[in-house]
Amino acid sequence: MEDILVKIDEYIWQLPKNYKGCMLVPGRLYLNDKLVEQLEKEVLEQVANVACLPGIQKYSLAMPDCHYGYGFCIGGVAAFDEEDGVISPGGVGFDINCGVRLIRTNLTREEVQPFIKELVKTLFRNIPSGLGSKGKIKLSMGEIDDVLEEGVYWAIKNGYGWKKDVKYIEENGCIKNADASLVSDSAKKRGLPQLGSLGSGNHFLEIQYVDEVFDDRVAKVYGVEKDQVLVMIHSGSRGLGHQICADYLRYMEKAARKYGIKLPDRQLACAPINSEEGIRYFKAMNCGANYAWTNRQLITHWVRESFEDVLRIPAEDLEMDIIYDVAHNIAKREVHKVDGKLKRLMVHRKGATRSFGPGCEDIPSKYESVGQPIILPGDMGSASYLMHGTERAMEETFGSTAHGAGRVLSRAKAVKIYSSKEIKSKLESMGIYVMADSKGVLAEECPEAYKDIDIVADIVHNIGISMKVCRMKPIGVIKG
DNA sequence: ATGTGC
Repeated sequence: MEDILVKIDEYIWQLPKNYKGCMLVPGRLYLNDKLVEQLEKEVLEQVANVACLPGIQKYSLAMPDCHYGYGFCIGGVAAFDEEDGVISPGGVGFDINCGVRLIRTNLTREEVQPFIKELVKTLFRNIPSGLGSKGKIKLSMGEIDDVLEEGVYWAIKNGYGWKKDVKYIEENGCIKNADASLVSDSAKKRGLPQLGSLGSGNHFLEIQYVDEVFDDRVAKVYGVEKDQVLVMIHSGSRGLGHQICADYLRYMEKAARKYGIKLPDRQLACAPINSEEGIRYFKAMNCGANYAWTNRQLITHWVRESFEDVLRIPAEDLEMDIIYDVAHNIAKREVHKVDGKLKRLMVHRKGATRSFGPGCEDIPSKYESVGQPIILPGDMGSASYLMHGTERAMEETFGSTAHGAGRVLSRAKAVKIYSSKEIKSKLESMGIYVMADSKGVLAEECPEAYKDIDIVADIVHNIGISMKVCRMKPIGVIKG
């Protein structure tokens, strides 16, 4: 790999434009020396392929947690000019608005620890999880259209959460330009029973405590301190987003042919941003995004109820405000500086998190002085990070950073090496109480299957595209 | 990630 990539800086590697004839811009990968050695050849190809798509700006980017994905690598960021660029479902991913929400409590680790087993059991009972899991909400086809277009406002209106919640969600939990008439009935039918469910795979709910604070000033602004208990929710748009992606991939293959777009890989099917096809996908994808935010909102509501029940705290005494909620699979219209000029772009983040710095629009006013919060979940045995957005990210990565640990072992390989039983008892010996819906998921998601989150956080911190605020460790985990 | 396939 080192003979292809050019080292620009300690953690910045360039994939030259001449690597592939069709590349319009170079690739840029943010990795340390060890991750460069381990880099999959397929990821390099995917970074190069994305660099061939019309209208791409500056670089085809890959974050330190990058790994092989559908068309675009996971951990990939690509921005396309609205005038002559494309939008691609493969650049968003199947799980539209897969993302993470972090909730703070006014409880310490010592206060929660005695209740941890009961708390995890109660959360497990109250929040449906697992493959094909169904929520507790009874929705009609008419109502799901409201969810897709109103997002979290629908949830609040129906009693799931607090009015102020929307202030601390990317896009206020309701992205504009969502048109439910562009989502197929089959996608809606899949989404109907699943609203308010965790899902499976790497989706989880964790009770964590703040293990170490790196930046007191920013931690104070975000309302976190050492030993405080936080709750992290990692979930997405379930079968609905998956179906939207599948529907539009087929549609985009035809569109790519119609507009004469040469695809280095069929999985990069796309259409011009302002074509009918491009706009339709954008409006359908936004529905998937609103569904995912609503999904995390309903889960939040049941998390609050569960804490009140188990800890026997009256609702008015329990503070469980949202710190922030980030999307890490999405394409967004944003304005960024390119060669000194402001340009309207479609920024694709697939397994990458927005990292808007201080003073940026679209971040909560409370956080304006320090930049937006970024949530970086690790694997269940280690840690997660809360970081903040930076000016450097605005200049370097279209305001983007990593999204988590990223896999190093495939699910199949992980299951061959480890058993769920041994993982559960190992975690318990570390003081982490785990409940999982399916038998195999703990082995699939074992700590050894992931990159070291400390290293991913160190790399993005050292490059300066997001900065460490604090590290959290899990004490209770729920897995799909 | 996913009613784990075209």
